[in-house]
Amino acid sequence: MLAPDRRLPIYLRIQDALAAEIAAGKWRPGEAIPAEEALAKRFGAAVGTARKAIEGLVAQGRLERHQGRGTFVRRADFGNMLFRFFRHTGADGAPLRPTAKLLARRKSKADAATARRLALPVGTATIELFRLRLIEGAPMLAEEIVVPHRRFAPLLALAKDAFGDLLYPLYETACGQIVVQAREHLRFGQAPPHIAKALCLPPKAPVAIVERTVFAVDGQPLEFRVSYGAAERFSYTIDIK
Amino acid sequence: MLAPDRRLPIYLRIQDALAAEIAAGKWRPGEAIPAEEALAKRFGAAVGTARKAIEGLVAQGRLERHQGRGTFVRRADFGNMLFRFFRHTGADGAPLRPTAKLLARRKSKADAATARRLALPVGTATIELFRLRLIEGAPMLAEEIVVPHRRFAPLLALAKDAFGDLLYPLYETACGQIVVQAREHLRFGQAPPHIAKALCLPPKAPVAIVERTVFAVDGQPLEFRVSYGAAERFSYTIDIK
DNA sequence: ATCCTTTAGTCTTATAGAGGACTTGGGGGA
DNA sequence: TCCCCCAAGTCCTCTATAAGACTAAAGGAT
Repeated sequence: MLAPDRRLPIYLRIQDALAAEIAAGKWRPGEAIPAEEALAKRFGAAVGTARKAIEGLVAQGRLERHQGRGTFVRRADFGNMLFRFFRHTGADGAPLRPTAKLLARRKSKADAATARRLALPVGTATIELFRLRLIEGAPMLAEEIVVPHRRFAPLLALAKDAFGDLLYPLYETACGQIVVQAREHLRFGQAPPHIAKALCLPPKAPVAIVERTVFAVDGQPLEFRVSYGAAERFSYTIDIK
Repeated sequence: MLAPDRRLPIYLRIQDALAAEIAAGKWRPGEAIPAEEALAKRFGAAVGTARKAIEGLVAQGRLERHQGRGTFVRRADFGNMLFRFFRHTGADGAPLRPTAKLLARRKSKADAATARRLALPVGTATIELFRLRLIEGAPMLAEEIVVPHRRFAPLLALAKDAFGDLLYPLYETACGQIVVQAREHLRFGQAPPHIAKALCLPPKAPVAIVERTVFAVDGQPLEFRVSYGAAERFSYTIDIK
């Protein structure tokens, strides 16, 4: 149960054991792990030692503690993803939730660029999605999405209207793929013709382009997507450390 | 000797007392502070409590511990300071290494907007900087920076060419202000005339605008800056969780 | 002179226990 | 029904003790 390397301090071995169990999904994100005392008993250590192990995982951002409530597996907070911050507040200033419409879906093979981004061999089977996100019926964001066929085969079987507004919950329920990390890259450019058309923008309109790669618990890339939105409406806030 | 607020936990009061002594220069950077046991005795607390206070200061980056040697006041190490708060990247996503040139510096008073952003009363003395950041000699970003005069008075006395490429290390060495957090706000807009001129862009050229507020350990705003960069060349990367 | 051993000082890890603070949920009173 | 209060569960603070690990410096052996 504990890491076998006896040279390591007990608290580190407990920490590794817990990290492995978290990664294995023993507790789902948002769920509480056992209390300090229970953990200590289970690992045959003092409470203070278990506590120190937990503190390490909290510092790593894998756990969250709340006094009086418990210690919880941290869920990735995608609340501050770039694409969410295209300005889409209603008249009252409250943020609006975009709806999504799947325009196209097809099987494909990874070209060199895609293969690199998804860490796959060139030519690996993939699934491509083209999606539109709308605010109050008005197109706001166009998204080109590609995922490896191996992990996401159920997406092809699904009815088109079974795709809801949010994709990541679908990944989890339909394909068992949990998104835990993301990297986004922002730049400004001109809209390609098919994007401009989908967004009802004039050709070559200035757009914000967000390229995103998301990763699974094992660190493997799960999805690569490029999102386009009108540059004037882009607005994003981020807290650093 | 201890902070007088008895509502705070002892370890926090010890931590504050030590932080104040460090800031006052009681020990020089690189010098060791007293041993855990000595500190505990001095503050009339248990060793474990003094230890927790020290851990807090280590986490803040003010102290450095070395097993068997002692606990030392951290010498400023700015090795990767650049990348901690600098998220502008090249087209390939790799971080850039800009140089900086200070174009203007002047004393000023906070208007309403500035006062709000720096959490100061309107009319408080401030220092404004206008700075250009260059890649291989080409202007890439223009920055308007404003800091409270109270904390940053030494900046006015400094020779203009004493401002290096990085401002935050200077804040730390010249003014004793440590930056620990930042908030950035991104949007897209048109370059004001003086910005366009500084960046060698046509008037009203499309630019990316980054508004940043940085905060000290005590959570107070230290600096507000607005950075402008040509939209076509702008590139920004972010990792989520 | 160089290398090894010893020793003191320091941080690190581990244990145990007591009381405090916070959150939640349920029972009782209005 | 609604609100207040209490109890249980949980993490937080603090204390006390002991042995291990690391570093630097002093002293001795080669």
